[in-house]
Amino acid sequence: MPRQVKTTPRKRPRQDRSKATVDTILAATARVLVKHGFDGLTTNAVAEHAGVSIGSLYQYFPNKEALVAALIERHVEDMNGQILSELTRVAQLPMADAVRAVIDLTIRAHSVEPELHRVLTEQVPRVGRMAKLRELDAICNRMVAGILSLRRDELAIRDPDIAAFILVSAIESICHRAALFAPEKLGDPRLVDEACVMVNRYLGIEPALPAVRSAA
Amino acid sequence: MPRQVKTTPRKRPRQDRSKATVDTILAATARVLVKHGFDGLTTNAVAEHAGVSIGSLYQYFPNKEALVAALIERHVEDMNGQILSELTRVAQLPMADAVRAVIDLTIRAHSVEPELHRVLTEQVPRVGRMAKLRELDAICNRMVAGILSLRRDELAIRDPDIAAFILVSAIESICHRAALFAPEKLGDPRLVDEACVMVNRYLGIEPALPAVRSAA
Amino acid sequence: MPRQVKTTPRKRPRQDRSKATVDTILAATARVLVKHGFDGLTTNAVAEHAGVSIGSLYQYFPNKEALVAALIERHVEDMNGQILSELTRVAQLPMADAVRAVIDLTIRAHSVEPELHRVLTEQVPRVGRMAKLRELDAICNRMVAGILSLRRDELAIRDPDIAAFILVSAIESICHRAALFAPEKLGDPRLVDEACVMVNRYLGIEPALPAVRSAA
Amino acid sequence: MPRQVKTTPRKRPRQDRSKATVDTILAATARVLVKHGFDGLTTNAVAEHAGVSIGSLYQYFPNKEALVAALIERHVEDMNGQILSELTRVAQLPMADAVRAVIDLTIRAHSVEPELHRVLTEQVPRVGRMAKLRELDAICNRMVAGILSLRRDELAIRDPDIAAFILVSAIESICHRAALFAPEKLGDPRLVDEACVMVNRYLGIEPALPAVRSAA
DNA sequence: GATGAATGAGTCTTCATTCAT
DNA sequence: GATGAATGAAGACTCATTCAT
Repeated sequence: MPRQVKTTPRKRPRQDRSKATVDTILAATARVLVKHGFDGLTTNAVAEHAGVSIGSLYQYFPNKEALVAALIERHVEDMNGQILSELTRVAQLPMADAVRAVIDLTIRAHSVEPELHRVLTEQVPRVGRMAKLRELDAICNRMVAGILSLRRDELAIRDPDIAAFILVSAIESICHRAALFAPEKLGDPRLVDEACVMVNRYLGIEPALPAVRSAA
Repeated sequence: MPRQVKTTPRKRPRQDRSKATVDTILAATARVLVKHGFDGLTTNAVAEHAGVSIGSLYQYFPNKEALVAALIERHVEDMNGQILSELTRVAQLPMADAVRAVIDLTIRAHSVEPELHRVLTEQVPRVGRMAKLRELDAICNRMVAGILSLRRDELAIRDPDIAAFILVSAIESICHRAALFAPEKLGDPRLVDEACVMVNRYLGIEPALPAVRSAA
Repeated sequence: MPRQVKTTPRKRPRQDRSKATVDTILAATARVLVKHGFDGLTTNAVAEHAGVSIGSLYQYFPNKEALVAALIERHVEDMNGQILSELTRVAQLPMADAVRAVIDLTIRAHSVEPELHRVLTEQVPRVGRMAKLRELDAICNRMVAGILSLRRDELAIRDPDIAAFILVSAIESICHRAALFAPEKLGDPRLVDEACVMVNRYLGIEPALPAVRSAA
Repeated sequence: MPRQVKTTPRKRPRQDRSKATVDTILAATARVLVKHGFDGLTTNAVAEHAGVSIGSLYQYFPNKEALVAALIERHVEDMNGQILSELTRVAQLPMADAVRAVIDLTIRAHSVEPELHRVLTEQVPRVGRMAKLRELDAICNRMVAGILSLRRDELAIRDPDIAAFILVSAIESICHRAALFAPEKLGDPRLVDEACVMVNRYLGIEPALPAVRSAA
């Protein structure tokens, strides 16, 4: 799939003012993206929304792809950070608690800027920036696999990599589809509970507490 | 998010000749879509690939999105059919066999024209065919929930609806992401095995066959 | 102004069926013209409205211009006939009666198929078919001039040609603008009365009767 | 009758450069309009004639009709101004002089760029500028009616409104049709004279000057 | 650095007209 | 004669990008 262009920002903004401009532009990009979808994303519209001349925009981003790329980069890095720190924190907890914590995090991640997240994952052509997503995915998989490996003896799994792949896919998808098809489910504790049950059973571990909110 | 246009086909082809034309056009659409992505899909390119004049294309499809919409429609209906018949057939089998059969089917579905499947799935929202997808999803969920309900006493689940939602999401996603990120995994028997293990454990049933070399 | 094409009908319809088809097509043309304006007039639309295949349409009319031309021809001939016979009839009457009769006729002409008349005069590009209108206009002018000439001794005019030009223009315009800007005026007897007054005074003749509907 | 699109200019030109561009574009529009008629008016042709890129054209005019609309607007406003000032000036003169002055003005207005005037007038409905025309018309009618009212006792009319309607229609039309069908008449003093005679007789006033070589 | 006017390649789309059946 | 599928030239319009000021 063609249309591969340089997407590295034209210059690192040195001064604060430049930094601010870049931020404004990216914020505008996000707004336009959410409001008009990827097909309605035009550099002129972004510039206008940002209250910046189209010339200025091109001062900081060599082309449209770079704009979107930067936004994705930022978004991914953001999530990356969250996930990384949470997975690190969680690595110390009892397994069942870790499971719940991770699932909670995933749901939370789908609740913050959900509109942007949605557009980004659904509408932005994977072309080119796919790599970034794949990378995020790979990091998750690797970290989860790491945790599973470390605690292998308390778990009923064979291949931590495959198990990680399965778990990450399942959890991600449950949250994503809930957000997509049935937003009201995102807040439903039964969904979280049941997702935990599935993961726990798969891993062969017992829930830490006598099921806080039982079958009610 | 605008750019949602009328996508209803323009006229039903009456003569055989025109039916063939429509097919040719859709086939060309699929080819171009896979090769250049949605943004690289131009009506002119499709017409040319189809060996048909641009006018003929517009005789049957009012615009670009209608092309993709038709493809999606066709694709979804196809899957709908497959799933429906398979789930019906499988309803009689021992639970563990049913599980494996369904997972196999899902993988198979993602292995045929995986590229097309991917692009189509991705473009669903941009072409305003979410409803169609949601519909397919709902059918799956309902049928799975039905089966779970019927066999409730052999299963370790509480709410068949939520369990169905979780299972359908998980299975679909595992296959989808495998096709997307790691096509080689699609053929790996360990993936199928492991997915079955997860489902079986979640449902609290024993694998039918000589047991997957015991874990733990 | 270019775009001059042959507009003579392709064949004189010999059989009745053909004649009927031509009529149907022209009627459809009129309907489409009235409903969608000249810009919405497409040969395909006409064929469809006429319940005739596009191929058949082209059997009788070599091109779109011919279609419109035929319609105009028919319309003009129609008006021509009315005007001719009325002017002839009126030539015998006392002058004041003749004046009123002609004004009445003009108003009536603007009331029959006013929509079509309007589109024809307003929207149809004068290109090519202008000749026909000019012709109609010329005929009117000549006939009126003729009448004025014949009765010159009872009239206060010098040049019958110029007087005719002025009168025809004025009357035509008063009706046209009334129809256009103030349709309710078309039925207002005061308008007719006043127009008659103007013409009568200009020609230097007395109203025949003590003003049927006086200043009320 | 559809094809009525938004015709409001896209952006006010701020810099001098762009103001010049807009003027150039409108001038080119007028030229192309006169040479090829409305149907031969293509945005590309206009841009080319203006020596401007098609993109620049669309920067200021959202579509083809907006071009013509702007031209009409400009034209109507121009006439508006002329008429207003002339009618005001003339209100003080002896009636017969006022009549001749107004007729002269109307002829003069139809003599400047008569081709453009014609095309513009014809295309008014197609471009949805009827309102503008109606407005101009209403202003004329009202002003003339005002003058007639003021001098009612020297005039042989009953209803100033209807008289105004008739006079404005007649004069406008005589000039319009002369310009349209017989441009040579526009310069013919006999036409002006005769038009004055008609108006004078209708109003029941005497010509100011040594009398138009007595008629009858 | 900033501005915004200008550019024009590239698309979509229409519709008069032809022609095989 | 009739049909309607197919054609493709032509035209409207967008938007990423450049560049003079």
